[in-house]
Amino acid sequence: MEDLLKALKRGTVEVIDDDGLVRKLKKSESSGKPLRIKAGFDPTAPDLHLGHTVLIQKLKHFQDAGHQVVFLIGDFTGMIGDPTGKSETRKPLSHEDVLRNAETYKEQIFKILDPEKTEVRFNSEWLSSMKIEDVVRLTAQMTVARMLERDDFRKRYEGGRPISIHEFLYPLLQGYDSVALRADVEFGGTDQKFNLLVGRDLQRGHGQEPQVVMITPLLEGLDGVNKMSKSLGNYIGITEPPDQIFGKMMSISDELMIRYYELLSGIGMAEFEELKKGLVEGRRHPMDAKVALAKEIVARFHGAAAADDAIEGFRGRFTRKEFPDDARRVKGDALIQPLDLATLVSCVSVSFTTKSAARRLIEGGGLEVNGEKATDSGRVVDFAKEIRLKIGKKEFVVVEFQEKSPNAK
RNA sequence: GGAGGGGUACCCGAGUGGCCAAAGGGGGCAGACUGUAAAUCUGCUGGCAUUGCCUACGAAGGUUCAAAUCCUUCCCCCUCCA
Repeated sequence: MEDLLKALKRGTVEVIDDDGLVRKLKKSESSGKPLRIKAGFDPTAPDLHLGHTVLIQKLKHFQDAGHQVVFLIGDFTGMIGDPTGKSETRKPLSHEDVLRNAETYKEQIFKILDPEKTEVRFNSEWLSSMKIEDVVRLTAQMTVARMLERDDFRKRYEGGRPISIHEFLYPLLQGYDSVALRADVEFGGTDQKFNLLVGRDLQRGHGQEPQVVMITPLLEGLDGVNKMSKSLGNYIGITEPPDQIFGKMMSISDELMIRYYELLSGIGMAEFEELKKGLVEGRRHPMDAKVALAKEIVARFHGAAAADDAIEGFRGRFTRKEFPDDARRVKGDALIQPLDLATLVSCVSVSFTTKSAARRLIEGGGLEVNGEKATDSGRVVDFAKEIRLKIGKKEFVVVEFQEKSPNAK
């Protein structure tokens, strides 16, 4: 029991309340009835990233321990938009959008969770049929003062910035989900603490034993400062191709790597401490440690073979600076000739799409043609059988010509 | 309902008739360095064109030789008082 508890709590920032969790676990053990573990997601962002996996991994731990994971898709609450943090007003989603996003969600979470054992629910099921009377009754269970306890509401209120009434509804509805699902435990990120606690109050009000709230830390994004989020572009999506995940993992700072080890890696606590010490004392090379971590993450979503390939590709490309074999190939026959370098790059590149941008890149020394740096953007390209371009740091393109163009001389 | 303050490039933000393709910062991109990075330093950051043109300061009109800057109307955002 002790060990189980420890394992279940590992990686969480806070558990409210401990005793409740123990009680529930014991009860479940003796009755043979699994606990209902709830985690809610907005259907607005269908791309899961590593930040989400911190939580999903926790769900898996519970699932493996025999409990019932309920994956709640907040299709109804998604229309309100969670006012947590500084989030802006969101575009309303159509029903089809929500369903499509939900499918994507499932596909992604089931890379970690077992689909057979996971209950997927939508909160429109009970929320959209609520009558205004029900809503009034629900809102009566909360006071304005309590709402203003929430940090971001308070700050906005004190700072004289507006708070719309409907934003107060969000925590209430999310809390009501817990009532409807009879949740025993709910997971959420630290920014969700208030909302999660509202669930406890509402459950009490409905004569249910309040859910245990388990809070997972927010994972910092690739910049190491902001939380990982799609809108900030500092994320690693779990459906991204192996090379890309690997590359992004390698691009994090050494400091952030330690944090990622802590939250994402499956290594044990002891091993983690050892790693940290090794890095400080210089016994472990930071790059090796980073490679190991990147490998682990890639393997989790794409398998060990893909992870090995990713390492090889990465070493070749960056350590040995080789031209990759799987570079994008572009047919050059359709291009107008004669052709200068800037135009060629702008036609062929995905990041430098205008001639001006291409010219700047080239004149700044960011282009290699067949392995040689080319800085004259106006140089006319020699049409050979193929031209190997290294565009900036990340783009490798081979332009190939089927046959000699008739107007080339 | 009343009073006031605003909308400038990816973001923040300066600019109140020509010297404005628009200060400064952030972010981004590239180069150098390295251990893949990070940090640091350097350069770039509207488009087309080999020194010129086009498009841009919420939208549409207008005044002027000349408008981000002045006028009119409209749209949107915010604050305070009710």
